[in-house]
Amino acid sequence: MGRGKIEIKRIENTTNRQVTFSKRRGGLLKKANELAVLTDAQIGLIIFSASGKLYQYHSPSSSMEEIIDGFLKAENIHFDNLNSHQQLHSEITKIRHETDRLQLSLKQITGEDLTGLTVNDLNQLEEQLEFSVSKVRTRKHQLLNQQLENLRRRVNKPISYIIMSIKFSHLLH
Amino acid sequence: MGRGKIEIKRIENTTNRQVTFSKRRGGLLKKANELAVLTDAQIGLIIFSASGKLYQYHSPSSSMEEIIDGFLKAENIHFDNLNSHQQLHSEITKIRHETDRLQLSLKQITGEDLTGLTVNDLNQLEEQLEFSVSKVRTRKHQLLNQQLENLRRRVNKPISYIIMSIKFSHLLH
DNA sequence: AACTATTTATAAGA
DNA sequence: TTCTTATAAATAGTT
Repeated sequence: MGRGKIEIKRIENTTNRQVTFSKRRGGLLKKANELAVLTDAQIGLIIFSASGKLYQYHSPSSSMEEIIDGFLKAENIHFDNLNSHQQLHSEITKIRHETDRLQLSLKQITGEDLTGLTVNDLNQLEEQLEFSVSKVRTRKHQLLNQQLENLRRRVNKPISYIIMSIKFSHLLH
Repeated sequence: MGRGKIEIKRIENTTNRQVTFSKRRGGLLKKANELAVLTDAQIGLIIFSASGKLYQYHSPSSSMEEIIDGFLKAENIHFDNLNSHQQLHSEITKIRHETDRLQLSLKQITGEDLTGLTVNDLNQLEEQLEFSVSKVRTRKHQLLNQQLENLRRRVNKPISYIIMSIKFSHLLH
């Protein structure tokens, strides 16, 4: 509908493309409105130009949000979010329970909160703590031995010197 | 554009209105597509007929969801979901860090994972554990004394009463 | 669902 | 860009 017929495919000439966008955009918006008014249709039209500018039309009877909302419901699309909203919620509940559990464990193991524990539980806890202490001590000795070994290797000095080194090693830090 | 000109206002005759809806709907969808193809525009078109039937068009390059998403962002509309989605996400991240922290603490206090701890750290941990053990023992003794006390009180009653107490003690719980 | 007289949209030119 | 205008396309009323 113009001086000549055109093929419906991307217009390569940039100027031409922009002019056509401008003209046809106006036509499309006008026709959308006409359809809505003539036939009581609910219409939402969203146009982004190639350069990202937004143009829109929505029928007078309703907001664009309502139309989009209706669309999402009709299509049973749970807008990415809606869906995962519930998933996220259950995820949060799960992790919260986990933190609660960990917090309780920690309070029990530090002796901060021993309510609700039976004598039996306390005995087990005591055992666990003894075990932990032994592990910590083992590790500590291991580390100290390592440090001693390192020192020995580095410093080819008499043993008395080494002992003095360790005694005053905190001054080096 | 027809045998006669029409005013752009609601068509009262039902049949006519439906026919016009059908014809112009087709035209609008066609023109939306032409605009998208000719000018690289992103277009989303949602049409609900008066009777509630849904028709839609979206430019080939993108889904309707993407277009709607872009629209909501451009308009800075925080569709209830979108908003809380991000909030939930940051909430999850926060709680996750908390559980990670707790898990590490627990592993250290049980001696399960002592990597990364210095001799100094280990000394502090050892002290903490000794302290915990003493708390646990105190609590245990407290409980045992309590139980002993309870028993003593019961034993001070006539023997027949004690037996009855024991027999029916389950009724008290 | 077709047809067609008219109106409307718009491609190209100014 | 904006206006003009020849022509293509859409469609109102009809069959």
